[in-house]
Amino acid sequence: MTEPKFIHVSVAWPYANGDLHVGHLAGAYLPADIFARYHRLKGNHVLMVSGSDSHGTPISVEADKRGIPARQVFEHYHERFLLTQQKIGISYDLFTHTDTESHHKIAQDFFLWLLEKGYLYKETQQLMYSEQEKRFLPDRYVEGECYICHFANARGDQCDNCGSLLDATKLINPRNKGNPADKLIVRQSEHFFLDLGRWEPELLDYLKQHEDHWRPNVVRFSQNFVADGLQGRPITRDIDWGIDVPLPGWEDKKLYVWFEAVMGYFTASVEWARNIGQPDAWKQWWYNPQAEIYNFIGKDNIPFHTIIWQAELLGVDGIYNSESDSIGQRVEAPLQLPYDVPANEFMNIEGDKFSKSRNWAIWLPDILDRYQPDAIRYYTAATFPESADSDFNWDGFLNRVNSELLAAWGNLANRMLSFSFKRFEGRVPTINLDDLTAEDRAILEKSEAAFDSIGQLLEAVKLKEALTQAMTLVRDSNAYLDRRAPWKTIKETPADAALAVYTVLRVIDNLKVILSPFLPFTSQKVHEFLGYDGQLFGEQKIVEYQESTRPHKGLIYDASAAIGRWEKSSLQPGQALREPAPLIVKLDPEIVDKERAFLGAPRDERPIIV
RNA sequence: GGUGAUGUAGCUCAGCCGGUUAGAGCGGUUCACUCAUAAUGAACAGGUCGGAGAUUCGAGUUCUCCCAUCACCA
Repeated sequence: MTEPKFIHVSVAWPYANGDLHVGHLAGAYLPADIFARYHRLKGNHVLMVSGSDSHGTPISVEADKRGIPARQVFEHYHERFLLTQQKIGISYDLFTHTDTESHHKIAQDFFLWLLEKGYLYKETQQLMYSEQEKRFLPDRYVEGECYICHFANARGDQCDNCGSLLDATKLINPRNKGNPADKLIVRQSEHFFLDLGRWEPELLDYLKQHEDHWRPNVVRFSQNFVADGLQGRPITRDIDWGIDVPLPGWEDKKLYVWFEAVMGYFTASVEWARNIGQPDAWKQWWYNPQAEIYNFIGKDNIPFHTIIWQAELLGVDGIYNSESDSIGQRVEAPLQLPYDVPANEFMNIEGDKFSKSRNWAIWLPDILDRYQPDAIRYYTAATFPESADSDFNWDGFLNRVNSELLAAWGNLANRMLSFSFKRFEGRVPTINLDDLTAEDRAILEKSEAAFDSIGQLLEAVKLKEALTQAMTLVRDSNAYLDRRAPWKTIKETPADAALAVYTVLRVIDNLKVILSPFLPFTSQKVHEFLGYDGQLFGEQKIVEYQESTRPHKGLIYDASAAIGRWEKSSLQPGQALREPAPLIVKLDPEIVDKERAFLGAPRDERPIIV
């Protein structure tokens, strides 16, 4: 028995300006959940956190569009994120948001630490200012005449006519996009910058340390990013929605969202510890050199998670690390940097890029009304964009669910559970284990060996390959069954049929565990049909936490009732079964056309019913 | 424009350090079976491995150029 490991699963924070879609699921949430569930089954200490990113321009844009306050937008979607992820089984220990007092306070402390240690500097920027609205406008709000091709309606960051990338302050006759009568002026504004460049040696060393076990594209991308030269980045902005800059005279500025949102991995860990009444518990991951922190993100976020976040952590090393410590050992280790950043690429939809504005998207709340969570999980996992962009298409969904998940796995479980239930008096056949034939033992051993081989793939975050190998084992089991044909032998040699049925039920018992990180709901059913009691996994709950000025809700994982273990079956002959039922709902081929019709068409948000 | 990635059977994808007849699943065809949601199993079906050139005894697998797609940076 090896020592339990400390595994931190940090999952990208979704912008709370719209519902979750399959791209979110494929890029970060589902891989993270599979990985976390596996490690929990292994008996490791898992802390999986994320939350709604409540700040940032996309939220403000959405709020302006609807004419409501930014806070109302993010609270609306935060609530929907909680329900959606509960339904599809993303098992966060804490899914919170960035508008908690706790997050604000810690982010400001990070800022002050960095400032005090000299890792920040001030610089004056030229920015577009609206005298009418009395505020600075982000580039995406600015329009004007292109100073290169003189196209009249160039955007603040790029000209749609000549394709040149533009400096908004150089546009001719710049104006407010939302109000063309509003002429803009260039105004100076002072901002704090994070001095990234000073960390170059440490960052290169860090990347070097991990280059052998990170995904090659992540390593190359990051190394290249550093080699290009690290520029200081502004960490404050002239906006009114966000976290206050904790300095006198800076009241009308906020912390830049990229700067504070990544801190959520840390702040949510601290909040989690406080919520469970062990305020120092987070240090078991963040100040433990044996701990491994994994960041599950999409490829668009790579530099933030392989470089910039590291620089922030290096800069605040030692923060909150007092001598008192709940795990009883004085912690003097440095603040832990991520051990791996298994970034996924993008998942396209029916051959086209995701687009919110065109509604070219598959929204999770919508499809969760129509399909089993495990069906969605299975297809998504089988199509993970682990090494290249992939494509979600409804033909594929139909085929994978009907002819793989249902036909191979669901049917294997159902056919033998039913057979045993009907022909062996509702029990696992009563046999003597010594009588098992060589062929029986061979398939049993094969399924037992999978715990190691597939476990290693899961640990290396090769999730798609792990699922493929599990399904190969399913097919091997079907093949075994056809060779042994207990439905035939039961007529002349029932004792032999009993051996085969027992064997295959025990293989199914193994497969139930092996597949459970991918298919937690289905595996639970199999677990019960086999006659076992208890929950393989813990329970997901939505709870409310009160801070001094306002409450917030979080999605949490209560592991107290979980009994699942990544261990081979020792199924008892004669164990009483429960009456089985089909695991997977068969899909009607006409869903393909129905679902495709939703793409690109106007969509109404509907309440999420759990 | 720069950097990186991707382009392999109808579809979705594997192919590590270059080496015998290029693999899997799905779909398709044939046969077997009937426990099972007509689900399963066996066999078969030959794709110039994006294009052009180069290195090598030998290249999806290395190098150069080109084309397409994606991401990031400027």
